[in-house]
Amino acid sequence: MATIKDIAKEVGLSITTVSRALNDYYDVSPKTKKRVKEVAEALNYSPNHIARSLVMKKTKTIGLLVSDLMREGVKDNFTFEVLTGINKCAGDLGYDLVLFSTSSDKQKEKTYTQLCRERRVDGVIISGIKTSDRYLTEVVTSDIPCVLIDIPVNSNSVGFVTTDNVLGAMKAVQHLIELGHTEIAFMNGHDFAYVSKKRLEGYLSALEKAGLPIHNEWIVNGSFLDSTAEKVAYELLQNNPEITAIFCASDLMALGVIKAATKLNIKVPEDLSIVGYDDILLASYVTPSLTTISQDKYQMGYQAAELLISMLKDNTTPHQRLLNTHLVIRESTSLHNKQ
Amino acid sequence: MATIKDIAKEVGLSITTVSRALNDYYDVSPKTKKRVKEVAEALNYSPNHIARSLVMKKTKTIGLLVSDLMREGVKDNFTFEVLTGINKCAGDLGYDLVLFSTSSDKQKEKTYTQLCRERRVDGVIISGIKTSDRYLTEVVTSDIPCVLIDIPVNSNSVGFVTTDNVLGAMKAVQHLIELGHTEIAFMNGHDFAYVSKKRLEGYLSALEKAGLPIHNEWIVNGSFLDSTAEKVAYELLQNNPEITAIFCASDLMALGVIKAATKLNIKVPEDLSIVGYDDILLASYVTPSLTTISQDKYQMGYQAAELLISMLKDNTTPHQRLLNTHLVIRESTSLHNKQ
DNA sequence: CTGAAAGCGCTAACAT
DNA sequence: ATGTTAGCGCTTTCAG
Repeated sequence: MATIKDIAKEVGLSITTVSRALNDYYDVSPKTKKRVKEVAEALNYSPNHIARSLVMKKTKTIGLLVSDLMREGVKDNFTFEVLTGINKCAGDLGYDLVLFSTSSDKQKEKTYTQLCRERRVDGVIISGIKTSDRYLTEVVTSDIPCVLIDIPVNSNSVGFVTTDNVLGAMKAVQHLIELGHTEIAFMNGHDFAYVSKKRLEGYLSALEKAGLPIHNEWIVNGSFLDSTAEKVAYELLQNNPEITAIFCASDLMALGVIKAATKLNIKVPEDLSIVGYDDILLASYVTPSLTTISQDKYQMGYQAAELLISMLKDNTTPHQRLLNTHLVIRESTSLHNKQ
Repeated sequence: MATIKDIAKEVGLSITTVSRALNDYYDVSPKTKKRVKEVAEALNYSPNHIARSLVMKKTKTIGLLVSDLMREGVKDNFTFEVLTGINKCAGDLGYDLVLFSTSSDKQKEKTYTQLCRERRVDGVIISGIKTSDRYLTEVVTSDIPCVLIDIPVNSNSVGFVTTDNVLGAMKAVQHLIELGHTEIAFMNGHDFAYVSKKRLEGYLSALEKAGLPIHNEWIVNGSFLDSTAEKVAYELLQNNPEITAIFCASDLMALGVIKAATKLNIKVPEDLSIVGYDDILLASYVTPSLTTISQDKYQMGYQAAELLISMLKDNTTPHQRLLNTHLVIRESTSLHNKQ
C-alpha cells in the first residue's frame, strides 16, 4: 500500500511537500501539485485516515449509541429511520458513522465515556435511551460533544433534537374533539420518557381548553409496547364502556389497543376512535389504517447529525432543534356516534 | 487524556512495560501488572485505538456497504434487520461497525476500494447491491476481505451468505399446489438479482415436479417494488382471469398484488391465493396477513459478520453459508375454489 | 522480568 | 516554494 513516502521518493520531493500538495495547501506551486497528484494516482495511493487522525486528534467520525438496536426496535423502525437520516447527513458532511452496540452485558464493564474515548469519535448521537438510563447522567458530566434524540439536555457539550410533543398531542386530541368525542382516554408510554411527559401535557391541555373533564383513571401506561398496551387497553375498555376515543403515545401501542378493542367486540372506528403517534410504516398498512401524529424521523436524524457536526466546528450556535409534527387522518378515527 | 506515557511516569516504569502489563503479556510480573492497572484506573486511562491501529495495521473495524440505506429501504426493513444482526455479532467479537453511505453521487468519485482503504476497515459486508452494480466487479478484483449478502461470489478474499432460494420458492409453490391450485403465476423481482434467478428456478421446478404446464406470460417482474408489482399484477390478472394463485418473490410485491386484486374486485384469498417471500414485519400485520417464505434476516447479518471475521483470522474455512427458510402460513392463501 | 529504540503514516512548526 | 525535525500514542524487536 503506497504512502506519501513512496510518492515523495518517486517525485523526488520531501514528504512534507507531498503532504501539502495532496491537501491543496496554498504554498505549493501548481506544477508540483499536479505532478504529485499524478504520481499518487499512478501509485494507487489512498490516504491513511488512521495516521491522519492520530496526529490531528480528530477522527471525522461520529458514534451512534442506541440503547436497543437489537430485536425489539425492529417493529417500529423508528430507530432505523433516524439512523438513515444521520447516515445521510454524516456522509454529506464527510463524516463516518460508527455504531456502538450497547449489549446490556457490556454496559456494565464499559462506561459511555470509555466507549467514546477508545474509539476516538469526535462526537456522539444517542437515541432511544430512557431518562432513567445511567448513560444519561454520564453524558452530561462528560465533555464529549453529544446530541440526544428526544431528551432535552442542554449544556456546553450536549444538545438535542426533538419534536414539539405538547403541540403534537394537542393536535391529536383536538382532532378527536372536533369529531365530537368527549370521553377521550390516553394510552401513554412510561414515566421514564421525556416524550411521555410532554404528550401528557398536551393531552391535558387540549381537554382543558375544550372544557372537558379529566379522568385520571383514563390515563394509562402501555410501555410503548403493543402487547402491554393491548392488555392495559382491554381492562380500560372493559371497565369504562363510556370511552369513545383513545389517544395513544405511539402507533405500536395503538395497534395493541385495536387488538384489545377487537377482542371486546368494539369496532374501530365506529365505536372507538384511535389516534396514534409517530406514523410508523405499519400505520398506513394495517386495517383500519391509523390516524396519527406524524414525525419526520429521517429528518430528526439528519438534524441531529447536522447539529452535532456544527457543534464540533463552532460551539456557539444554539444546541437544540425543534421539529414539527402533523396530523395524518386515516381510517381509525371517525365522527362520534351519538346514540 | 492520559496515555501510557503518563502511567509510565507515575509508576516509574518504561512505557514498554506499561504497554505489556496492560495487554497482559506473560513476561510481566503479576505485581507490576497490578500496580500498572491500578494507576491506569486512577488516571482514568483509555487506550487509544487509533494509535494502536496505526502500528498494528488492523483496525478491528468492519465496514457495511449498503446500496440504499436511504429512503426506499425503509419499507421492507430487510436491511435494517440484517444490520442489527451484523452489529450484534461485531459487538460480540470485539469489532466496530462503520457505515459506508454510498450516495449515488459519491459512488462516482470514490471507488469501493478507495472507500475501504481510506477508512482502513479490516473487511466489508455488502448488502443490497444488484448483480449489475459496478461495485461488484471491484469486489472480486480487490483483495479486501468481503462478505456479500445474497450474491454468490467465492474467491480467496470474498465469501457470501444466502438462503436456499430454490428450495424456498419450491416450498411456496408446493404449498399452493397442495391447496389445489394449478394456475399459478409468478411475480419475480428483476433480472439483476441473484435471488430472482434462483426463485424462478424453484418456481419452475415445483411446477414441473407436479406435472403442471408452464405459462411464460405468467412470469413477470415487479422490480421488488409494491408500486410496480401492483401495476404489473393488474394487467396480468385482467388478461388472465384463469390464474388462481400468485407466488411473489417479495412480500412488498405481494402487497402490491393484493392491491391490484382488490381494485379488480378479486378477493384474497377466496379468489386468489398469494404467497410472498421474506416475512417482513408488515406481512403479519396487513389484512389479509401474508403467507410467506420466511428468512431469518437477523441471522443472515449475524452469520455474515461471523464469516467475515473468521476469514480475517484464518482464511482456510469455506467462504459461504447457506441458511434455511420456512413456510409461514397465514391468511393470504386458501384451498382452491373449484367452481 | 524490564528498558531503549525504532517506527506505523501522517501533519505542523520552523527554518531556509 | 520546499525541506528539516519533531511528534501523535502505541507495539515490537532486540538487549540486557
